[in-house]
This record gives sequence, structure tokens and C-alpha cells, in this order.
Amino acid sequence: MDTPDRAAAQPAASRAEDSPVFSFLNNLSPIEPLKSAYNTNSLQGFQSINITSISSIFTSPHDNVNKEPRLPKSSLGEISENKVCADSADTNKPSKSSNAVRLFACTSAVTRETHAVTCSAVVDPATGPCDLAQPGQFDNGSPDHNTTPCHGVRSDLKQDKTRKLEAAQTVKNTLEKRKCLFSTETRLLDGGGEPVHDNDEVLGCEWSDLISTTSAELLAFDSTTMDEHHREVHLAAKNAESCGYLLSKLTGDGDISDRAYPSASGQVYYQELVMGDDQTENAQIFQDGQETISTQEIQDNIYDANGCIPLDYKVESQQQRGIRRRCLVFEASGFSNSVVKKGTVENLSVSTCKGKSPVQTQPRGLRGIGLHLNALALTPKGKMACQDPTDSALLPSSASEKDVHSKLLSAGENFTHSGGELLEFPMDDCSAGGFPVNDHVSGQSVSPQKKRRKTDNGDDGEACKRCSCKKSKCLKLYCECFAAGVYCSEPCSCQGCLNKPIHEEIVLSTRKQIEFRNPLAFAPKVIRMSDAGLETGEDPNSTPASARHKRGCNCKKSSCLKKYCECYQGGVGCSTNCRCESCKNTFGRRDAETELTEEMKQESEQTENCPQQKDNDQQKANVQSEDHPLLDLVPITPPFDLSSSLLKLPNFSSAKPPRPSKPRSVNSRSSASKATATVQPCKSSKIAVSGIDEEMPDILKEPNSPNNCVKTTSPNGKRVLPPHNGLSISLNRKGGRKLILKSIPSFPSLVGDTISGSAMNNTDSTFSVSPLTLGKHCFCADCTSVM
DNA sequence: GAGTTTGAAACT
DNA sequence: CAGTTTCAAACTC
Repeated sequence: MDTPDRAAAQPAASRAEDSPVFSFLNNLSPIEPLKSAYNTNSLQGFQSINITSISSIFTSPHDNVNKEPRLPKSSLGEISENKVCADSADTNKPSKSSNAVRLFACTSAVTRETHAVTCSAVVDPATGPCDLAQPGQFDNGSPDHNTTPCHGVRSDLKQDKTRKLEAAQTVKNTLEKRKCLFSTETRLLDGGGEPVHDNDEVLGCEWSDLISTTSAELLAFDSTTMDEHHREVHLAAKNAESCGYLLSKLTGDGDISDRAYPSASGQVYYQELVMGDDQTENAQIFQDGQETISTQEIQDNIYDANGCIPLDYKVESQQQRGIRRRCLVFEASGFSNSVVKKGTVENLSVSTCKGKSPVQTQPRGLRGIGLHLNALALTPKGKMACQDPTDSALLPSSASEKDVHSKLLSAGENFTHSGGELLEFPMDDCSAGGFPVNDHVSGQSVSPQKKRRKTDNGDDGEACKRCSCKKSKCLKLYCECFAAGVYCSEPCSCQGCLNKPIHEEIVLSTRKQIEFRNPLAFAPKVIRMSDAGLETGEDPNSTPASARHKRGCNCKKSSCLKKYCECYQGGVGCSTNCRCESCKNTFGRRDAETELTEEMKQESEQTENCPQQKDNDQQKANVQSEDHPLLDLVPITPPFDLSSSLLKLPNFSSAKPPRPSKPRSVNSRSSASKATATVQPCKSSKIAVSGIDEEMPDILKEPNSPNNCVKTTSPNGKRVLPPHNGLSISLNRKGGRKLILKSIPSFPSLVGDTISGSAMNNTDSTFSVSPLTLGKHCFCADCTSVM
């Protein structure tokens, strides 16, 4: 992989090398090799793909990768530097994408030098290009520190850059984790930062805050990019949604390869989107060729929701994406690398495109917010993906999940996890089938209800649900879209809606306020343990019960047998946290739960140690008691769980239904397709979880992560509860944990800006609230182990 | 499609 | 923290 990639990259690099600048840079950077190595690593995913853009596509961390590929074989540092310089000098060079990216980066770097610091930190790896771009920026900041330094400051030396690159490589793992955060952060930035470059600084600050050390690098990277390209970021966010959507499509494809693609594609998609923005803004830079697609077109696509960008375009854009990648990154955070690895970029893009192409949505998700994660989590259930793959952030999240999975698969390795398991998850269908991307477009006409119906009916449909807020302006948790971290789209019948990309700042600020008030506000309400069961193929009849409602419901008249009940909606049994009356939750009742929970905890612990065991245990649990909390307990970590839950969801959906009323039927229908979809989500969730732990600040981790989980759509698609996480699932699922970490982080990030260096611990925190948190640990443990 | 029910979210 | 109000989803007709 690496070699091929390098070869591809070489062209540009060769150029750079030729240039005096290159030589100069080489001299400066002692660590040249690092980049290459780094690049190669990151590139793995990209591999053959020449398109640097692809790498970039994959998210910030990925960015590095992209750059790397571009960069010639030569040491990354050299290349990067050279490129940077060259780019500046040669803006035109053939390596269009790469060059463009670089140029862009350079330009941004120049203007942003201050910010550059952050970039530099992140840079190395993912952003290769970015790094390059910001060569100057790269300070010496210790590579490791990139995170902090980045934010705060910048660095000064290009040489340092090289070092950073190295450090970055070392940090890659962390970065990946961070990616998730980034995504969130980026989102935040986007939201907050708004569009203009001016924001960059602000964003950078935010990032710095959020990121803290470990994540700092990634964040920094993103931030820089963000700064440079806030718009891009926004776009990216949108793209992310679309990506998610795409991912869903991909998932539809199924197979691991597909999975990889999906994620990749998703990333690509984002990148494209981002690129589009960038292009628009930075058209100059990209002129090279990337642009096969006009920036406007891209933007249109992104904004339109529909717009799936042509694969080709995406590919081309990839280079540019580097910057935007960050956005993607957060989404794919998990994956970036892995995804890239798997398929050639083109393939990925294509696959994604194809899968989605038709649909391509464009969701406008709120990028920044952790919501995406939640959304993802939700999607797994089935709805999520469907819901909005197009629109909302969810999509991104989904994408992220996918990405994560893919990463896990390919990159997982990077993480240490063997993330292969993640790969296993089928991408899903939800996404794939799910929504027609076009929902927005064509779908717009469709009333929200219709969408719901669709969701109910089909798998797809569920996902597509939309809000119909009238007084809340879609800025409160009442709004499903807002709660899910997704922007409202055409399908929505809301009035006075402020939950739109145009109002990103408002949305983000509102989110922050809500999260400040209730860190768990956006966290999944329900955590599931049952993933194992799902995976194992438990009977749908058996309730996934493992999942539990974190906060607990307060049902009085519905007997917890209707969607009014969050627990029921989430497909989980009621827990001790519930204050419901006459509880008849088919998924499980409180009383039973308590016992189960304890067991679950024990099991979870065990499972943590041995994932396989977990699976077995989970299965057993599932079999034994539908509700079984054991799993739930484990999953508790919300965000993380999401992934798992998602995975389960499909099953879950089926599971719920045992008695459920309609919803289940719906679920059952789509179950197959959904299942696939769910799978993806699960993956993502898993990733997210893991990521969260690692990267997420304590605050974020706890509440946020959960929050992040976008509301999971109910199987039916009506309300999506935040996935709550039923997800918990996943540990077992093979790689789930690994993946989860990444994805999770992203969400939390929003709230907790600060990032704890060690995210892993966080997972617990995220769920700390809920007893279920144990499950997270399990995941975390796995993740950590993997990581 | 309109109206009612329900329970979470928001507010006090 | 508890009680009340507001809100929009879920549900019914």
C-alpha cells in the first residue's frame, strides 16, 4: 500500500523535490522520513489511489494521510515541506489536488500562522498537506504536544514540523481518536466559527481548549484547517451528513469491502463537500484540476442535500479535501486511515457514490456537534441512518461510523485494535437503503409525516423523519433534528427553523447551552447491552433488553408500551432509573433489570477482558433474558454504545417488537436492511465510544458522549431517541469497540471541549451518569486494548 | 389531515 | 429539587 501510495504521491513530491524549496525544507526537517512513514501509514488506506485528496477526504487525521501520499516517497517531512513551499511557489503543479491542498494550506498557514500552530500539531499525519501548507506554522511544538501547542500556539519551525510529523505519526493513534473529537470540534468551530476565515482564530482557540493535549494535535489540525476553511468546515459538516448518507448507501453494499468504502466514501463525500467549499473559497488553489467539478456545484450539492457529488469529482476533490477533511475526520475520525487503506480512493469514492450516488444527500448536519455521533448511534438502530443520512449530521456520523469501521478494519490496526471486527459490521443498509438521498430534494416535498411513514414502512423511511417544530425554532431538544444533531432539511415541516447551516452559530451556541445545562442532553438516552445478542443472531423476539434507559422514563399512562416511553422507543427495558408506573415494558422491567445489571456488570468486566467472551456472554444474556441488562450495563457508555446499539438496532428493532406494536413490525420489515444499517451505526458507535474515552474530555465524555449520540431513530423512525445507546452492543461485535472510541469522541467534544488526553477513561465518564456505564468500560477496554 | 394524548424538555 | 408549563412527538380518529 504504502509504496503505491507513495508512488502516486511522488509526482507532486518529485516536483517539490526539484524545487529549491524542497531541498531547503529537507535540510530544515531532520525527520523527513517520518512523514513518509507517516504518510504511508495513513495512506495505507489511500494506497494506490493517487488522489491525495482521498486521504484528505478522510478527515483531518487522514489529511495527513492524504498529504503523505501526495508527498513523495521521500521523507514526509521533506516532501511536506517541499510541497508546502513548492505549493506556495508552484501552486499550479500537476499534483493538483495535493498541490491545491498544499497551497491552500500554505496560504492559510501564512495568514493563519498563529493558528498554524494548531495545524502543525495535527498536521503531520493526517494533514500532511495541511502541514505542508503551514509549514511555517509548524513549530517545534513537541510533536507530542502538538495538541496543546497547536491550539495555543503555534510553532515556529518548519523543522519542528518534521518532528511534529514524526510525533504525529506516533500520535496517529491518538489522532484517530481525536478525529472523532475533531469532528465534533470542527463542528463546533464551524458552528461557532462560522464561515469566515476570521473565525479561524476563534476556532483555533476553541479547538485548543477542547482539544487539550492528546487530541490537541488532531484538533489543532482541524482547527487550522477549520480556520482556514471554516466554510469548508461547515461544508464538511454538511458533507459529513451527506457522507453519512453515502455511507449508509455503502453499507447497503454490504461486505466488508463495502464497509470500508462506505466509510471511505463517506469521508470522500465529506471531503468533496468540503472541497467544494474550499474550492469556492479557495478556488484559486484548486484550480488545478480537482475541480472537475465546479466549486459551486459542489456547494450546491452539499447544500442541496441532494447533491451527491460525482465520484470522480470527489476523487479529484480529495486533494482539496485535505482541509475539509477535518470535518470528515471528525466524522470518520475513526476511520480515516483505515478507510483509505482499503479501497483505492477512487473505489471508495465510487462505491460510496454509487451506492449513494443516487441518493447522495446532502444533509446538512451540524457538523460540529456531537450530535452526529448520536445520530450515528441512532442510525444503527436503523432509523438513524435512514433518518437523515442525508440531512443531518447523522449522516456524517454514520459515515464516521462506517469510517470508523473501515478504519478499524484497515486502520484498526493502527489503533492496535484489530479492528477487524468492526469491519464485520455490515454497513448498512439503513444508510444504503435508507434514504434516498434525495429525500431532501425530492423528499422535500414529502411531508415529515410521510417520511416517518416511509421510515416506518421501510427502513429507509424511518431514517428520514423530520421535525415539525413550530415554536422551538428547532433549537431545543423537542426538535428531533436538533436533538439528533442534524440540521433541519426540506422534509422538515418546521416553522421559524433556526436549525440550519446558515445559523450554525446559533445552533452551536444553543447546543452548548443545552449541554452546559445538561451534559447528557444529547447523549443517547438508552444504552444497550444486547449487541452481542444481535450479533449472535438472537431472536428478535428476545428483547435486546440489554440496553437501558439512562435517565429512566417517567411514563404513567403508556405503561412503557408505547413510543412515548423512551425506554420502549429505544428498545430497551426499563431500569431502576425509571420512575414509570405500571411498567409493562416488553423489553424488560426495572425489577428484573437491577439483577441483570449486576450480572451484566460482571459480565461486562469479563467481556472487557475477553471480547470473545463478551460476545458469548452477551448472546447468552440475550437468550436468557430478553431484557438482559447485562449487556446493557456494559454498554452504558452512551456514545460508544451507540455504535453497538446501532448494530444491534436492526436486531434491536426486531427485538423490540416482540410485542411492540407497530414499530416493531416496521423494524422487522426493514430489519434485514436495517440490520445492515444498524450494523454500521454500531460500528460507529463503537468507535465513537472508544474515541470518546480516549479523546473526550471528562465532561464531554460523560454527558456528551451520550449526547452525541444522536437520537436514535426509533425503529419506526418516528422519534429517534438518541440512541441511547442501546448500543452497548457491541463490544462483542468484533471490532466494535475499536471503532466506537473514535466516533464517540467526536460528540462529546462539543460540550467538553477540553479533551482529556486519555480518552479511554472517559468512556466511563460519559456514561458515568448511567449505571450502564460499565458497558462502556468493556468497550473501552477493548478499544483501549485495540487502540 | 386534524385533533388528542403523552411525556420529555424547559421553565419557575 | 420539585412543581408547572411548554412543546412536539406519538397516537387516534
